Amino acid sequence: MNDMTIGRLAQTGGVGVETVRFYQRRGLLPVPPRSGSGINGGIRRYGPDQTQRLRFIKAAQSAGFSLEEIKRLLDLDASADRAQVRVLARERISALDARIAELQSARKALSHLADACSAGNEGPCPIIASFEAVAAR
Amino acid sequence: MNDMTIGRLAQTGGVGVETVRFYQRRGLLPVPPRSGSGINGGIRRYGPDQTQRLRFIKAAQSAGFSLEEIKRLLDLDASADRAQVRVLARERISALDARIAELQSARKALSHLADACSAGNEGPCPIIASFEAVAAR
DNA sequence: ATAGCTTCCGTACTATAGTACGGAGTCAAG
DNA sequence: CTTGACTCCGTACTATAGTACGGAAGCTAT
Repeated sequence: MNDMTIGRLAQTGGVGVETVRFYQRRGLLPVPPRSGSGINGGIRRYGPDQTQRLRFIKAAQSAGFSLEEIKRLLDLDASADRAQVRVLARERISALDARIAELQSARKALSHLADACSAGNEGPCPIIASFEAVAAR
Repeated sequence: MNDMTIGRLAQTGGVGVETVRFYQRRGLLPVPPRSGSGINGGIRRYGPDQTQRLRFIKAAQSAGFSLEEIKRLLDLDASADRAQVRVLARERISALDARIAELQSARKALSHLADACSAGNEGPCPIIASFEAVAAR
């Protein structure tokens, strides 16, 4: 079943080949064994667990983890340090809550702005002031 | 009242002096008139509207606008193109809604992970699998 | 009027997250 | 047994958003 080439892996993971190699350099993906005869070993073969790992990286990125933090998570995945995992998860949850609140307030400012620029049709609409009005509240 | 130096402006705007200069190069802040006698003009003086502009930039950044987009907004602020402003605002609102949903789902995954790593105290906790469980739902 | 903090300016460097390139080697199909 | 696609590898380049540097000039307080 260890039968994917790097191209297939990239495809199933929804990233580019260069990105896979980049992640390997960063230690986010293991460099798999070669199945080949070349002087430096041949071509690398990947199992489906690597696809899962790639998907995890994307999910963690969307949660706001940096690649460096994701590396720590992946290293932790194999370890037994549950406390450390809880700490990282809770830290990120706090950060997410703050960020979500920020985005919601930005959303309010923008809908305020869209409203202000709908009322009437003449003259400039005060973008800077609109944002400030919401920020002040 | 045009009495701030670049250092004061940076201070009141909560950014560094170099950042102010950077924004000037990018066209996000106007390069103000010099009040001076030097061969190249003297030192720049800034009014309070520049502080407001700086604060706007920070607010817009937190809303997810890039500096390039913020530049467009600032240019638009002076223009009468209300329709264009509405378009940009609504585009960004959609993007924000998507991003907020994404962060909320990530939050769910993380709290799932924290829970999974609380139950019991032995052995590794499956970070990758925890994320997947939520992503699947 | 002079010491010492700021400002000015161009240039260069940093971090993050990739993306591209080019030549050599490898693999599978015809 | 060759052709053509894919892989390997190091290196270099891109974009975004700053941050740092260093010398010259300006400003201010003593």
